[in-house]
Amino acid sequence: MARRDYDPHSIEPKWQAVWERDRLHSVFEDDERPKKYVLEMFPYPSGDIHMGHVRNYSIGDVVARYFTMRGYNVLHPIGWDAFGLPAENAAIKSGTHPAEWTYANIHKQEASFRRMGFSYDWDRTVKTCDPEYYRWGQWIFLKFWERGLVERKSSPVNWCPSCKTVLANEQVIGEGVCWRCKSVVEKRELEQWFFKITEYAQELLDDLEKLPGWPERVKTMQANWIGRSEGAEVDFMLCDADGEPTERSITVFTTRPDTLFGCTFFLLAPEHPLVEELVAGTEHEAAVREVVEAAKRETAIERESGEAKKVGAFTGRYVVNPVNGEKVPVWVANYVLMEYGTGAVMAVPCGDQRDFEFARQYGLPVPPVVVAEDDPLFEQLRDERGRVVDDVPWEAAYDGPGVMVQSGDFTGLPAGKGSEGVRAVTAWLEERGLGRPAVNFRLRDWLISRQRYWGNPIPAIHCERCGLVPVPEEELPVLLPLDVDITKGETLADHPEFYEVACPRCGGPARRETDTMDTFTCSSWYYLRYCDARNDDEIFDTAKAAYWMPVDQYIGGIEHAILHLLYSRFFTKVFRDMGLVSFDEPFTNLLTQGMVKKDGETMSKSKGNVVAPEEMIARFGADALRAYILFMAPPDKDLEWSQEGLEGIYRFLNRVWRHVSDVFETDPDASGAVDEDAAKALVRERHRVVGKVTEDIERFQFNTALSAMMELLNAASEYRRAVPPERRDSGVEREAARTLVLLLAPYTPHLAEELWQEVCAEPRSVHVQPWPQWDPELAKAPEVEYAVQVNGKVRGRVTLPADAGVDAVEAAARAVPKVAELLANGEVRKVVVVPGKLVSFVVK
RNA sequence: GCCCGGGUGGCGGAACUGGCAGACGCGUCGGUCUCAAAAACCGAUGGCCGAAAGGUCGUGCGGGUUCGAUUCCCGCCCCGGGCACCA
Repeated sequence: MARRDYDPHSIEPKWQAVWERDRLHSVFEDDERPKKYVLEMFPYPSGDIHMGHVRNYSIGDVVARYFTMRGYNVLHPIGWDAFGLPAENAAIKSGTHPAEWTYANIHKQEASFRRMGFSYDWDRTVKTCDPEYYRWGQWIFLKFWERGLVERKSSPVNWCPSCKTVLANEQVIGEGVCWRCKSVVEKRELEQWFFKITEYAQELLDDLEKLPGWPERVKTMQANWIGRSEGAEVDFMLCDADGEPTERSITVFTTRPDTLFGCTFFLLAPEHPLVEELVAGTEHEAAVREVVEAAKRETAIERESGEAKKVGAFTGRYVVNPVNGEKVPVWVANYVLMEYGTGAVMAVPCGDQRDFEFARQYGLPVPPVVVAEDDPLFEQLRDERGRVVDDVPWEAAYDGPGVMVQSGDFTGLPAGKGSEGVRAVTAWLEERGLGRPAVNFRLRDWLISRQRYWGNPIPAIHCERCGLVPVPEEELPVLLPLDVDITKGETLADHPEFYEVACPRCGGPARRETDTMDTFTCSSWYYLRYCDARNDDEIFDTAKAAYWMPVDQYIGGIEHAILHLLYSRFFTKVFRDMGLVSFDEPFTNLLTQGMVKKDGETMSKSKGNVVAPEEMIARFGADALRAYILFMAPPDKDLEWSQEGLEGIYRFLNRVWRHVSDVFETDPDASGAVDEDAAKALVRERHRVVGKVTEDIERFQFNTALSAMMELLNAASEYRRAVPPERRDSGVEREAARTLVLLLAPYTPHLAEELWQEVCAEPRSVHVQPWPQWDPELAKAPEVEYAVQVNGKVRGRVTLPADAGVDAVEAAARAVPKVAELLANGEVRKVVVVPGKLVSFVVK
């Protein structure tokens, strides 16, 4: 046979066509093998694929192919998250309809994915902008509505002036900017649609513990985002204008009821609805109004920076502190947030730094009520129930653990978060109906309506007579009309033929909702649709979903640590409560891959540092690109692009090609006696490497797995160089070469297939072969080299049989000349023998 | 401020539960082949001293535990990320 060079450009398309013809990656539920569901976060069809895609999908492909070889029935699907703003922006720029732009990009990306040789089951592809898909998103909306999880309400929401739409809290990132365009987000009071994710706040937090296969970092981020605080609600009676208590009360949330005796003033957020009523027509109105107006002018950035100056104004009114009956003044303060808790706060200046600063600024009293035991005040006040000290000598508030003082009958109790003092005060309040234990979350409801065209229409109708009416299920999908001219800035609200409808309930004139749904609603359940992607009768067959789900291994970018991953968990829990699925969490194991950078920066067109995957495929082939991106760094770390590194991998693949070809194209020569030692060493190396590669894949250490394959190639090449042809064991040599090909199959599927079928002359695809076996016993070397340490420093080495006993090892170590010399100079105080590793002498 | 990561040669990175720091690759230097170059192959490659043998210092910094620490403990510094007037 004429010798050929490694030519990825001829072998890659060839095998891609064969695999497709043979439906190699199509899978079904009726299979006796155990299942694995390997999923990568589906892409947004933004245009050409970038290195981030290459990395994400190469990782997933190795995992999927590996599990297949391990004997699993592996579901490995792909699709497109196809609604969204970039399509509209592109339309405005180029005059192409968002649909046209989106589908063209999908075709482009699909072609690239095929060129990369990813092992997808293409029959299960979904595109979220297809009516066959988004109709089920509308169905979900209706089901959520039935379950009371949909709400339309007016509230202060995030508005992106550049994207011209509202955003969910999760889509406002960093210092208050839009997640997509990075514009500064404004607050606007608007009526919008929400999914009540807060109903699941506690479970979303608790169930993080059911996810040992998730990175700690992601779980922490979600826990921070959900932001649970435990404490109490406390009712303060409001006094009338004459200072006499009324029947009305204002409730606050506090994590520190144990500090209640130190509450010397009471604060309302500037947006609090009560403010206007309390001050209207009074002498305090002007000053309060100034604070309210100033707060409105504060931009998100100023507020978020935390540096905004604290300002406030007295309202002229008082509330009654429930624990001691004291009347405390009600102020309006700009640092109180309407969105958190009740928008009203009990101020305890001795225990809260913000209140402390405010009190100092406005000359309000700061009596100590919790003091640390090493504080001089402790001795003075330990038995004081009444207030004898009205002002602390401190520079700052104290919020650590301590003892309650000047706190009536509670004086002397331990204070601090989770303390007995907290429990005692809460119980006392509860008995008297003045308070109760409470939990507060930072998580807000998910704002899902968007004032944009290219999205899933919300299936709701506004009827003057009936109010909000759901679109009847049998009328789904509400089709997104395609004759909207986005280049003229049109939205659905410009198309009467879309929104002018009859009310489904009363038949009267009504208006169809013209907002679309957040694209994150589309991506919150796509992994379920893959289980039964072509079903036109229901969202998915529950039996099929029960077979494949949950996703065994999910792979994607850390940027979705909160957004997509939190929303998907929420959807799954609602689906469970609807009886569609029977598990609590959609993604059992999560791998968050790092970014691909160049010159220390993320690749982006604006920086001009993009390396195009297609160019690299054209030069080195998809296999080299895949192997390179897996070799250069562990998958969860950022990866710095290096052209030389890619060339190095390409060289490695060439060496593999030549070596395997050499081995199989040389006829065995048995004319001499086989070099047994060399053959055994190669067998040993083969077993060691198979074990190493297997362990490394299981731990997602693809970089070290590839290193080990390089070591096997190095050993096999060395064998060939060092052992003359007539003394080689061609069986051993061929077995090593075949093993190398099998190990490489998940990483470089085309090269492996070509070598397997064409060079090794094996009859069936390498990708349906069982994963190579290894025996740890056979991987052990018969002899090991011991390092001999004297007082912690390596002073010599001895090679001994692997099974040498401890005494024999020590004796051999003592016999090393240099060591013997050092031992002779002193007294041996201690000897440590670590089997197979080293001997350590302590000499004095 | 709180919570997560992370700091190892010229570079990317190895070192699983404490056991020979620097696997593997890149780069660099030297060599073989060649008229020459490329490719390929062989060899060297942490710093310092030394011709060599060898010695010595080395995993952000300072301590500690241990026969032995990149790994464990205490106290810092720096970088990246998340949350943050959250009551």
